[in-house]
Amino acid sequence: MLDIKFIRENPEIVKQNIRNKFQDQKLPFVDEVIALDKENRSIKQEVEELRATRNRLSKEIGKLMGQGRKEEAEEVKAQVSADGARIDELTAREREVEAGLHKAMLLIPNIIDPSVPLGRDDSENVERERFGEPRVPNFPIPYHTEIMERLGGIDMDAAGRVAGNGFYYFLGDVARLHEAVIAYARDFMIDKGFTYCIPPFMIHGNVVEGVMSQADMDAMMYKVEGEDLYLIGTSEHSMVGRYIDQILPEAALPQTLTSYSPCFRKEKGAHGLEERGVYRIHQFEKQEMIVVCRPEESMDWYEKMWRWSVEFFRSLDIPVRQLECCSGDLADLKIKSCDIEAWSPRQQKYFEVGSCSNLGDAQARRLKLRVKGTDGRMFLPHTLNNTVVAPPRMLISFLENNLQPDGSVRIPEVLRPYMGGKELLQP
RNA sequence: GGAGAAGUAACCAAGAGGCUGAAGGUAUCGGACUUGAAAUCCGACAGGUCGGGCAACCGGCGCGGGGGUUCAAAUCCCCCCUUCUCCGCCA
Repeated sequence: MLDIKFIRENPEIVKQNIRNKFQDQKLPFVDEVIALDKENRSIKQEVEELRATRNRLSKEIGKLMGQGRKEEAEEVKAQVSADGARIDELTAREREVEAGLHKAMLLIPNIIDPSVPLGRDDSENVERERFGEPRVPNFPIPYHTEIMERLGGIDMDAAGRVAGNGFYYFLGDVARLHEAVIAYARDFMIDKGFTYCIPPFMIHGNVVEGVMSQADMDAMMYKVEGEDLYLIGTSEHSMVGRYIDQILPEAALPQTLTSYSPCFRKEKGAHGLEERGVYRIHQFEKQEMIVVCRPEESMDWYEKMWRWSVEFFRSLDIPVRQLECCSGDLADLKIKSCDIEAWSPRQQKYFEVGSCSNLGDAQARRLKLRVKGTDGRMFLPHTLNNTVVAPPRMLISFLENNLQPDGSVRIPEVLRPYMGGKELLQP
């Protein structure tokens, strides 16, 4: 969501940005917004003048009544009533126009950072950097659910019976490994100075609207029947939503939080579930990091944040790469985003295990999160979010990269304290 | 879930349709007094947002949120939310 003043003054920039994102069908919204904004302001001018007159005359009536000059008061009253109909009419139109304006503005994408590569879709995302040697072992790597099964760690059949496709039962060492990874990620971020947080796992509709676009909402969010509650798709939603309608003192910045939550996603766009196993599922868990900061600092945070994800995966001996999202693949609220992808020795390619995003001031504007500067001025902060780790998907890369020729799985040193000291998982 | 009470500025609190766009106090800030401090006195202190204006400034909205009644609502009516107390249920 952009500043209406910005759209008013820079319609061409807004339009070019839409073209850069290959969303030409949205171009008419810009002119629509400008027209509605113009109408809105002219309505306001007229109706506010009428209201000002009414306020003034009403006061006079009060005075006359106080002095017992009832007849004169009645005269003024009639005068005020005459404008009443016009005020009602204009107020109704004002509401309509504002609703239409708001709706159209929600559809206009955020202005992308100049550094974002232009491209139509995810096929044009750009690999920026690799970390660690992508190894291809000299023994076969089974499909991840098979590795888990050999460890006695998964029951997909029962999950299917109980909850349907896209769910899982983890058992024994695999379940423990799952929680170990989360716990390690939590402490990893606490060591970076972040504050640990466990947020609500359900949020109101207005918070959902504040943190994501309509398109994302439709594709992702589960709604609780009969209540104004949605299951969160990521703790980013409740973490950033935490600031709705707040005015933070500048001294409170930056807000740096790491949160744990389960995540629920419809995965509606995925034509059923495109990948088997626990790659794309309706429920997973995630350790997340979010930052709220001064606008001028957001790109520095962005850089730091995705590098922490890399550091995390490298500490578990998993090779990764940074893949930058091109303009067409960038969600509408984001100004810059990249995926961290882990190496799969089985598929001999990288796959997404995390995503780091700079949302600029879009979420802050939608949520009405403002910061009162030390100079007394109000400004909108920037918000960022990044995955620390999201098992079970992360476990796929973990198991594949740490699988030994004899079928056992090596536990990297940093994880051992969370696994009761175990160095190896045996089939 | 049931019953009751309450939500006014950083905090406490008056206010019960018109002279309240919100008394008073505490805190805070500025000043006087003082060698300094305390105390005392004087002054400032209702935010935010939108519209108009080059600007000083003017105006709309605004007393938990949203509707309504009225020429006029913090004050009356309706719905909702939150908090507190009691009861019920429960990890």
